[in-house]
Amino acid sequence: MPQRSAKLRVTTKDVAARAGVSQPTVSLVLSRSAHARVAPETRERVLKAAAELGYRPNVLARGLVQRRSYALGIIVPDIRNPFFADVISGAERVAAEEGYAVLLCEAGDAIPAERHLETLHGRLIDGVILDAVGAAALDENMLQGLNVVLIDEPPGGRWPGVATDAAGAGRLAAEHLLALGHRRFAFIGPAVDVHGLRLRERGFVQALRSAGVALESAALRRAPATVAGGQAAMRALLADAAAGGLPRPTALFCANDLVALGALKACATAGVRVPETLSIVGCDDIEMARLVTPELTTVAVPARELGARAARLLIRQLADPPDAKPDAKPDAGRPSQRPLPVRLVTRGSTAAPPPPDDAAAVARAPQRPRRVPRKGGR
Amino acid sequence: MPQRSAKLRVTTKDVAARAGVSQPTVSLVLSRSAHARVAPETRERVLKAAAELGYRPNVLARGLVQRRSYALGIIVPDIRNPFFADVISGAERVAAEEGYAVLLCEAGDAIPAERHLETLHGRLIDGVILDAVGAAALDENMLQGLNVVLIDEPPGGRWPGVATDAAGAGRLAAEHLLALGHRRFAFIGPAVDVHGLRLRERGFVQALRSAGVALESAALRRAPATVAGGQAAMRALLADAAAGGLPRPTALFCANDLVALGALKACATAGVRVPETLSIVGCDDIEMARLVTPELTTVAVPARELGARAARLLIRQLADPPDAKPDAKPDAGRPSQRPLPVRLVTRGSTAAPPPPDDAAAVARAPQRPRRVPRKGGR
DNA sequence: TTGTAAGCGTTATCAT
DNA sequence: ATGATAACGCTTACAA
Repeated sequence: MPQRSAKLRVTTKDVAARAGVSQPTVSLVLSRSAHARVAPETRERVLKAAAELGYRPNVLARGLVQRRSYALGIIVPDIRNPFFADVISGAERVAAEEGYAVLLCEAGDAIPAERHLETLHGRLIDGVILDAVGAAALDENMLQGLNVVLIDEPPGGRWPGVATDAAGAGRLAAEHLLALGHRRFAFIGPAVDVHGLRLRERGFVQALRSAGVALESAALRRAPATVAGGQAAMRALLADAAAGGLPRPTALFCANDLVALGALKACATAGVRVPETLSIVGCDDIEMARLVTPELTTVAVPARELGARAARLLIRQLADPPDAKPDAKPDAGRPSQRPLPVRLVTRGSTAAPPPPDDAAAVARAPQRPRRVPRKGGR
Repeated sequence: MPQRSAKLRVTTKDVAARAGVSQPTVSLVLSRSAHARVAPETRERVLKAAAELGYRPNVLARGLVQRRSYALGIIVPDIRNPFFADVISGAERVAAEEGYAVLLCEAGDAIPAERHLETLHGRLIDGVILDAVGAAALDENMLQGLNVVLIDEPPGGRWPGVATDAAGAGRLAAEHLLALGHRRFAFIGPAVDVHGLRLRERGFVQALRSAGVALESAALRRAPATVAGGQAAMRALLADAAAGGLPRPTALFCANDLVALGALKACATAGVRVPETLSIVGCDDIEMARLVTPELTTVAVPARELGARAARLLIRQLADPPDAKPDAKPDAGRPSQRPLPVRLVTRGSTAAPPPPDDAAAVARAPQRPRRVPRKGGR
């Protein structure tokens, strides 16, 4: 029995008895405080009694009758990815402030998103935030009768979403590298189909194309969006370059910072100098990006704000459901808000490409690490 | 209305009607499947009807009558700290596998742990995991009637806990540095009173003392247990050393990796060479520790396992409450399990102290960064 | 303004 | 083995 002290819980009935009023009156006073169609004197008595008894409303009971739980679900693929930790943190903050609980779900190998949705459904969750769990591929009726907000998922579906300017992020990275003078690029992207990351890729590739530069397919790698994935992909990239099968890229863009950090690490291990030989740009601007050497140039994405915004949108959606109030302002806020802006953060991992003579440096990367004096402070 | 399609939810009553049995019979079949004191033929019919109708039990309703919610709360001070992210991830995994939902709460400035407990209480949470939120300082009756498991909190209270060998972690760090030949130490610890971190500190200090070395108070700094905190504390340490007010430490232990990474960063910025001039040891072994240069020597703490263990302990506690079954095995598992072992991970941020001549290096740290060739690969 | 009655979807305690 | 019947604690009409 999870509940020790069986009969010790104070209910509205107890409060009613002590205040000398009926039980519904107590409910009236204690629930929607503003509505208050109750005599001020009675209200006082009820509040006093409740306080004295230490009354706490039973949210489950309220939920049963109202068919809702005042709780939000949030499903992410990986809690340990700092980006998602930020998103969760932002959503939790807003939810808690608005009186909603947050049911955290990690979708993955062990328990897929579908099963989490099943569970959440059974708990009469008010709404759910899905971030990068492939909502497009989800069974349509899993979301049936649920209020959903998508984060960085493809738009156009039944559900509203919040998003970052993912394509813009890729574009910023490309433009930065192009401006530095780079012409031979590589990209490490996600192995699975995550919309937000794919959009970054697309933005990057298209910006290159606009500049008349092509990204050769051998320079496009796929790996899990983790440090280990980035590390492995970079190793493979270097090995292929050494074997002569690559057009010797001088600049690398990674779908997120974890991958970029893994790539950076692989470079350090292999003795490839960053940024002298290879420039690397990440995406997200997680805290870690500023701690490595050289500091990672990246595109900052406001993850926490993203989570907060998703929660706010979801909660607002609960207040005035999409179906109701067709006379409300045409499309005030209902359509997905415009994407959150991203911005380039230039740090130490990018520089002008090596002079032509040295351009083959990646291919003949020394086996033993070699260091070079760093340029500036910071 | 969070619940669209008002009357579309399938209940046991609907199933009963379709199966031609009474509603409680449906409940009997669908709830505790093993107990099954129901005719196999009836059972079949019920199951079939339920499947056809797509019945999903209403957990809230069940919770109301059983006075429990099949949900666990977890309160941590900072979701974005990778250590807690790991703990949460471990706990979530176990909980989900056992059919429990996880209500995530971040205690802090905006919403203190007390308010979260209040909320959780109202949701008839089955139990709650508290990690580093200062359970000792919590109002006793906030935990009233709650099943609680503490992580890295002081033992001896009413509630069981799981812990890591925090003192051992500090000791390992000290012994490692002592073995390298260090004699002048510094420590950066938490500003607030977090038991686990304090224990690391104590283990460190005591191990030093056992070796006949004292940690001077000027070398003991307090800061928020974050990167920024570590950075600031390290800067102060260096400034004081430069001013001649410090015994020029050659080795630094930090209460956790975030702080250590901040300190490392501050050193890089100030041009203090690690490990040549100053050795740094962290604690936790978060992923980031292997990504910085030099890689951070640290004491590995199995955070994810810690969270998983806490969840398991809590769930077991729900099955057989502490009060019941006094005839159970004397103390089989009820007392806090022994601390999870930690282990030293030696990496690049520690080395022998500089030769005596160079010992004042910290004090006369150059303003501009200066680099030195690294020793080995890895 | 307030009390009475009904019901939310379950589980639990009885008879049958 | 199964079916009434009563909770569980609350909100929501509807009377008074």
